[in-house]
Amino acid sequence: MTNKYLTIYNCIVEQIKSGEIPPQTLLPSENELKDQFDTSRETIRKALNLLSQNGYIQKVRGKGSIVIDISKFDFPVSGLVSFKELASKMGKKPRTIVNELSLLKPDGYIRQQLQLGSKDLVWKVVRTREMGGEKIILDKDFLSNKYVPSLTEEICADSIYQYLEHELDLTISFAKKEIIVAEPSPEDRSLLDLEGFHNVVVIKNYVYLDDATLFQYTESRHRPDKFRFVDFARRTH
Amino acid sequence: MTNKYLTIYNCIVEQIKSGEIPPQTLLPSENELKDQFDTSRETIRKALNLLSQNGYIQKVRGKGSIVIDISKFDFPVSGLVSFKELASKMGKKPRTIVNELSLLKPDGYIRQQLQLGSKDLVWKVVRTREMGGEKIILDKDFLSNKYVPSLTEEICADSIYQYLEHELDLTISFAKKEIIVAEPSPEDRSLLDLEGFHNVVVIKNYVYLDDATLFQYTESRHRPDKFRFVDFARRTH
DNA sequence: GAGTGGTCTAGACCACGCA
DNA sequence: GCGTGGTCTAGACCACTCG
Repeated sequence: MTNKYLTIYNCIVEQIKSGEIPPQTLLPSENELKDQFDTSRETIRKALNLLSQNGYIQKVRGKGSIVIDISKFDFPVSGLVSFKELASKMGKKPRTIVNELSLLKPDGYIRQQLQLGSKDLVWKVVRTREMGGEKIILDKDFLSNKYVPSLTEEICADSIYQYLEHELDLTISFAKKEIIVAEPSPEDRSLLDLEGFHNVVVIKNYVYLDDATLFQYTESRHRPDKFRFVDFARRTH
Repeated sequence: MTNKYLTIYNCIVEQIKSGEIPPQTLLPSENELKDQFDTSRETIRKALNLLSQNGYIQKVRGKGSIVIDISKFDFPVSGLVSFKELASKMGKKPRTIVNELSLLKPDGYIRQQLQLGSKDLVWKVVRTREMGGEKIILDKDFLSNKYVPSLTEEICADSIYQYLEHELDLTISFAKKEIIVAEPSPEDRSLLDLEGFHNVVVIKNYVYLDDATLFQYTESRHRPDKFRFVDFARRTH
């Protein structure tokens, strides 16, 4: 039932991860794979392109597909290391504190960021993320009321994201992130355990639905010592 | 001579950028475009997938391809804002100071990062980037001697990258970045104008050639107030 | 010249949205 | 039910690498 090219992709990913296909070696050629998986070459190529995009292989014209040494990378290849991952990696218990949950008239900045009309309301959610007893991350979310009619403290304490995707059936399709370093605001100082740190890392997140409408603006403010971002960039020529 | 799907891609990009196809509207359907450009549907789809990957459109099954409002984005959609860009944006004159240029035996850390043998030598280049009279960025490059036989101060003061691609014909194919925030090292303090800042943003860069060999490791250390990173992430489902 | 990946085609069927 | 995009096929030609 799943896609053919996705199953082929996953199959090869497993072989690479397990070391069955060692780094720096060539994958079987597209024509060989076509026969092995009993499919057409274009379908094989779709799977290989996925592998390439996700950093598993490097395709070279006239030669073949080289397996990249991923052992150096701790995945996910790209993206912010999420709060839960970070916590589980450090073997610490994560905890979320909901500091604020309200439906209000957005100020000018938020209204502009979310491209709202003058009468639209937004949910404002402020949460602190705690790990090993330390308040590490301050998340400020602004969600358009048009798409999210109701929101409770329970949902915010768990996962807003899950609620949106599974309960409300909203599909998040892409996001634009901006990362900068800033002075801690008074709010940061009061809600985070900043210890001696003089800066916070601010990740501004613009989240779009699958009909290309902007519906959420999120600011995630991290204590600098616990921040890490990984990016995998393929040259586009 | 150029690719068909690329010329179609560029054609549509132009139409979107010029506003000829306004944001939030639907592109003609794949079948219409197929006839317009007198080609096959798969070729149209290649062009549309490129548009989608680069943030110009959002494809929705059963509906069509929606043009995304890119006017909100200041391009490049993804990636580090480069030193020269940054400088030109602020209307300041950029300057590069070469602090060190040497061919040496790598220490354990660098040897491990570059996956070198015990007898391989590396170029070490340390440069300071100055803008508006302030030393903002400290770049430390380590290049494998195997691929870069010679290197001069002139090249380093200009652009190492250009030298590699145009003089040595090395093709950089992809890079993995890691971004963290760290305490300034003594070297940072001496070579950068850190003023009151207590942190530096460190971008570790692993650069690969098109045969998937790792050949350069770069550390770019930024004063936090001048750092900005933009990322455009499409959900991969 | 044999083999590789890159592009392109014409056609098929499916899953989804919308009226 | 019609039109949309998503998947898949079998085959063609090209550009490139390498012996």
